[in-house]
Amino acid sequence: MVNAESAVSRATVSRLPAYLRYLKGEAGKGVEYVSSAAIAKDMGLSAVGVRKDLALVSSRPGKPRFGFEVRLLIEDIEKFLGYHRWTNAVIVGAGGLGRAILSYEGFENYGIHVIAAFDNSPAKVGAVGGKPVYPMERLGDVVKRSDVKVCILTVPRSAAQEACDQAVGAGINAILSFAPVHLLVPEGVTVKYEDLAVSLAELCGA
Amino acid sequence: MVNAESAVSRATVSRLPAYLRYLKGEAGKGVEYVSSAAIAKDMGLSAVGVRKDLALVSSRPGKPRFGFEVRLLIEDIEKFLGYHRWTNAVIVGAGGLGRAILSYEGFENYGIHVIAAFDNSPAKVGAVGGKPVYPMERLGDVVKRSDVKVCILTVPRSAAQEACDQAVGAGINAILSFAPVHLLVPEGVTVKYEDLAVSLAELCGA
DNA sequence: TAGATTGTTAATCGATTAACAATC
DNA sequence: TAGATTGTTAATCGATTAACAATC
Repeated sequence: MVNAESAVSRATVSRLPAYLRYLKGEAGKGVEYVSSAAIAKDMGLSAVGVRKDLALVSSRPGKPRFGFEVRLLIEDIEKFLGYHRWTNAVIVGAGGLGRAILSYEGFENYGIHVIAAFDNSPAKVGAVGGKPVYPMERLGDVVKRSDVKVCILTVPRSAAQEACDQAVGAGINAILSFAPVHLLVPEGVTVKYEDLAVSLAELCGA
Repeated sequence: MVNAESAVSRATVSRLPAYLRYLKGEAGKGVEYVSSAAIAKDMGLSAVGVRKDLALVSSRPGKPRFGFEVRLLIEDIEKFLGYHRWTNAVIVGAGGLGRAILSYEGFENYGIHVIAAFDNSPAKVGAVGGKPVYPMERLGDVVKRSDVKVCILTVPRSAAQEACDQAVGAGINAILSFAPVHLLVPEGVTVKYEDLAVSLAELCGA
């Protein structure tokens, strides 16, 4: 292992957001301590697994007879996941989905500023929920000036590859795509697919 | 192993939608055969892994010297994933996100009919993209009549638990939630969280 | 045939579960 | 103290990778 973070397994990291969601709920109810058994039961995991996960990311061990301190755990997980490091993001494609995401305010809790959206169509240009929608030509400009690293792609499938190319050309190196199309990107660019239909279909099969 | 499907590992199943996305792209370009090495390279996987995955779901083996027949693979994967079995779904919460999803047409390829949305606010009731938006009171009614099993939850976080309870009460047993809140559900109900902020944050960290 | 590509068996790796000692 | 709960070490399980034989 090269650094401290790589000592935490992928599987653990992938569960951390769910712990966070759960713990925030408990904190909201005024709960101060929670046992691994309680977490496991409510989240559908094993208690031993929970203890192992939490041991890896918590700055202080749990207390026998009490459990884990909720506020502290939230703080530790957020720190571990880097929600305190700020990142600027943009949306490419200002249709219904793009506009909905643009006006969503929940990103700020995760260290993400969604600063603007971009669209080819002049009719879409303007503002939504206090945030600007620019014409596509301005993408490179804004990406450079605001050091944007991440882009949310919400264009129709037929426009996805071209929009992706433009984003990459503008300097974006991570893309969250809602278009159900495999995107070709140069080495060093990461694509993550957020396929609503697939998520839904998986749920049906489960 | 109890049945044929359980012989296919979870990890494999989770990769199938990505294969499908990729293969459909190749089919669209007119490609008829594709080798495991080519798939692996384009998708960032190992060739052996690809062969193992495909061997588990394809009805005919790949041909040495040619590779796998694209059209056939698509057919087999879709069949395996059950995209030919139709399921009815509804949306609860007709805000920006709910309306955007309601007018999204990509679900049909996955065997999913999104038949209607529901909202508490009379102002939201009406229709979007040719699909009806009903008042919440009608949820139980529609769920029963159309045998709806799945619900997409797109209400604000503060309304999520209550909306979830209503959906479960109406007979829904699978929920895809966009609200970043841990939901308490009775045994037998499945919740899947689609947390855009988390997806985006993971992308930033990668 | 030669060579590319497949499918399979064995070895490695990683993650989960089980068992138990440590702690407040 | 007794008991609940934690953290850790060892065993199991599952998935990936490596090596190689089979096939067109």
